[in-house]
Amino acid sequence: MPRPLPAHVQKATGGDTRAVREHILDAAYQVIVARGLSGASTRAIAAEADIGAGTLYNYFDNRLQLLAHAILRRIELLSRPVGDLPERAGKYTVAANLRYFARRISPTLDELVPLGAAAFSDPELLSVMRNEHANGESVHSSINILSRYLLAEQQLGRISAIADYRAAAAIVFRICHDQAFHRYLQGGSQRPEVLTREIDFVANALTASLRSEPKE
Amino acid sequence: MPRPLPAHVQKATGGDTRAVREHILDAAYQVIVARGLSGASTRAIAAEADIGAGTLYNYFDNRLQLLAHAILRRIELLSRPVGDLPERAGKYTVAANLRYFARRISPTLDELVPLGAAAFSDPELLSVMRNEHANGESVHSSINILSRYLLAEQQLGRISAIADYRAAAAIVFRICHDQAFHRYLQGGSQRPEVLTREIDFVANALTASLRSEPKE
Amino acid sequence: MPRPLPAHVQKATGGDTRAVREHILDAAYQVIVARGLSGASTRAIAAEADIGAGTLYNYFDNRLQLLAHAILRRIELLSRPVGDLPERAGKYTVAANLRYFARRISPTLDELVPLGAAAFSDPELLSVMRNEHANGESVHSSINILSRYLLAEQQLGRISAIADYRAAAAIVFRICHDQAFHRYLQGGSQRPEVLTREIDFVANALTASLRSEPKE
Amino acid sequence: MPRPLPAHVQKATGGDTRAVREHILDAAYQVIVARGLSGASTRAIAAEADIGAGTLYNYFDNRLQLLAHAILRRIELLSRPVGDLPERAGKYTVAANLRYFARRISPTLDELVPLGAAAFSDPELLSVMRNEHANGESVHSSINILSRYLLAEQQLGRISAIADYRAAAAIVFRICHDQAFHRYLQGGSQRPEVLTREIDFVANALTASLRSEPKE
DNA sequence: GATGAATGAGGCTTCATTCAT
DNA sequence: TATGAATGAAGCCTCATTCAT
Repeated sequence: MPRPLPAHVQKATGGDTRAVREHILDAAYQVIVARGLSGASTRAIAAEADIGAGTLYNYFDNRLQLLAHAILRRIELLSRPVGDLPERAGKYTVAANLRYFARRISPTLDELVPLGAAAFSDPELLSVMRNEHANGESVHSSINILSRYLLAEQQLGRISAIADYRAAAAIVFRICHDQAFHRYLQGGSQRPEVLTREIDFVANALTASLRSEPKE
Repeated sequence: MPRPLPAHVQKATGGDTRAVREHILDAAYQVIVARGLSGASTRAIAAEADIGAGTLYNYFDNRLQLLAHAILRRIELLSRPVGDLPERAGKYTVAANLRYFARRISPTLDELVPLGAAAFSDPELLSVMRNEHANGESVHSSINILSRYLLAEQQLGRISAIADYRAAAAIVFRICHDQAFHRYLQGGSQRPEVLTREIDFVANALTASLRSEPKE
Repeated sequence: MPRPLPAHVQKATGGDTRAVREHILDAAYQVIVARGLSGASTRAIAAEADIGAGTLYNYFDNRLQLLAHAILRRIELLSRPVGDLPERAGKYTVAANLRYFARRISPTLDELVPLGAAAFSDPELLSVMRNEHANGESVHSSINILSRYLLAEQQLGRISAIADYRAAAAIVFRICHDQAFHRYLQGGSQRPEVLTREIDFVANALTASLRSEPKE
Repeated sequence: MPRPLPAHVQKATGGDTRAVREHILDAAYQVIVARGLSGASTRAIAAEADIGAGTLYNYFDNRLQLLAHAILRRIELLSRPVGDLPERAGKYTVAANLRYFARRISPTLDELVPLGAAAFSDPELLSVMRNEHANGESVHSSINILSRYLLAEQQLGRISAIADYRAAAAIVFRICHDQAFHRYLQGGSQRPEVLTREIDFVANALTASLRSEPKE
């Protein structure tokens, strides 16, 4: 009965306890994505991880803890934001750069949104997650990247000196996030449609006074 | 033995089949809100509706159908958007009116967001919902209200003639929606915080050229 | 899936809810006797009762409640004490009557002892039983029967007027009970051995002064 | 990898195999008392003994054997009876000495009774215990002590020469034992209530003829 | 139509036991 | 020899669903 972990699990983890934990978390994530929270039974997760059903409990207290950690882990992995945006300050147009940001962050948000939504569709799970980890960081780090980029542009004189670049950053991120939300709600394969008009609106607002000034 | 529905259910519905259906859907919604999707068992719903457990199946094929309809019905009910906004065109400031919209729509979104999230957490449910009803209408109707309001303001000359008011409308709605999402994620009692800076950013953008033009 | 109760259960209970409950309790008792408390799994009980595993929960809150009621019910059934003892007052000898009592109550105690012991080997179960029902009545009712008998003998002048017949009654019952305890502990089929010497000791004590008085 | 036992276990046992066995048995007993038989899992016992879960199986065949030995060992330890009773022959009154015995043996019985009950609750365990060890010795050794004491009193002329002192000894022990049984059944903190009336009854019976004889 | 008892699949979790280290 | 991770059987319980009444 007590076999070592299956060969390929053994290989993937090297027998390291932390690696096995993460192997399980990844399996749990896969199941959540494929079958939803209510389909993420302990047995399904164990099967996906190719381990015994009881083995889960050597690594996690209970199903909820496991799910919470699986989601948090994935959120963390996904939260490496679009880091190279600030380097584009001064290059291309502001609108193009904002669209670049929107394009780059979309796949991440497409994955994050259902995860987050699933997470708080279950009050108990949400509560565990809140206890496990202060959320919301990913949101702010992305907005911060955007803010830094816009500040740089402002310092380069490419956007209005009086523009509220922080508000603009929040707007851009939020509409991206919201669009991901709706994209998921509407159904699988949506045209990416990068919110061109909305982003252009923001970009125009940021650069508006500049375009009028040269006139003088 | 065929008993009639309990007295007060009978009274509330008049015995009309459609009314009984809606009575059940409302009960289901209450249970979803109170105990989450996973807590919305058929028994709990029947108890909330004060009818027999088996009676549900005289009105719905199965639990999933029932839940999907309950959510869709509520979404529909909530989608009566902020109808009096267009009447405010020409009155107050544009920024104030947009903030008014944000304030008015917040409670609705606060209720809508967890419903959407619930839908996300179960792929099967989501699929049923997608099949039952083309979504996204509520979104567009709210955005349309906003658009009509902004168009009116544009016609009154209170916002720039060249401003993309549709984009602005979409932005305002989406950041409201997204904020509701985060409000829920962060936990129950959040300061309402009406996105003042972001809304002002949009309002400024809409009115920007007006303020500079009179100068000339 | 939802069949009516199996034919013979149906027949035995007439479909009466209370009868089904008692049918289940009896099945539970049989399982406890055969396999012990730890072997009295819900499934084993359901199988013994020839009903579905889930059906138990239409009649009892949980396993512990079920077991507690099963034991209490049996104790109640067994607690009809040796009712005809008082009628023997004046007939035969006191010692013979006490031995008669011991013989008659032995099988009952043999069944009661392991039940009681099993009951309080599990702290949780014991607690449930205490909440369900004030115990100890059977003990007292048996002692009371004995007491009434001895009192009658005393009034007939067959035992000493000053003898503490209540103490004697308690002694006789207790040694019977204790013997049942040890009989069970030692193993199945023990010689009944009705505590002749101990009972004679008590009988002698009760009649002692009588035998000396005639001397005078 | 073969590690030595934890330091303090090592120290307590000197590494002697038999000592380690007994260390484990004592731990098992503690767990049984604290959490009941059903709570005495191998893991709980290993934890209480501060050894590895697998280590148990180097000392015992299986859980049942371990539990049976734990109970038997404790019964043996407890069976050092009230040894100083015979020395009291000739001193105090017989009744007082019997009450002294009852008082002294009570705590022991209070501990013994739940152990016996635990054994009763599991037929398998009881069977193992029966096979492991011929029981009933403790009972007899206590009764023997009582017998020897009463014999001494008889030889001192303090009790009737014709009294069946063995029966009296058995009675006194059994009512003590039975009372412990009921004390436990009724709930934790019972008034000790030393069976005064019953013991006095026995004492009177033993001394009855003495009191009447001198009269003559 | 209305009901709710009956059902077994399936969910979460615990546990005795083994064996590679 | 000591260990503890791995395991699946088994335990308790919930639940959607059906159907006799």
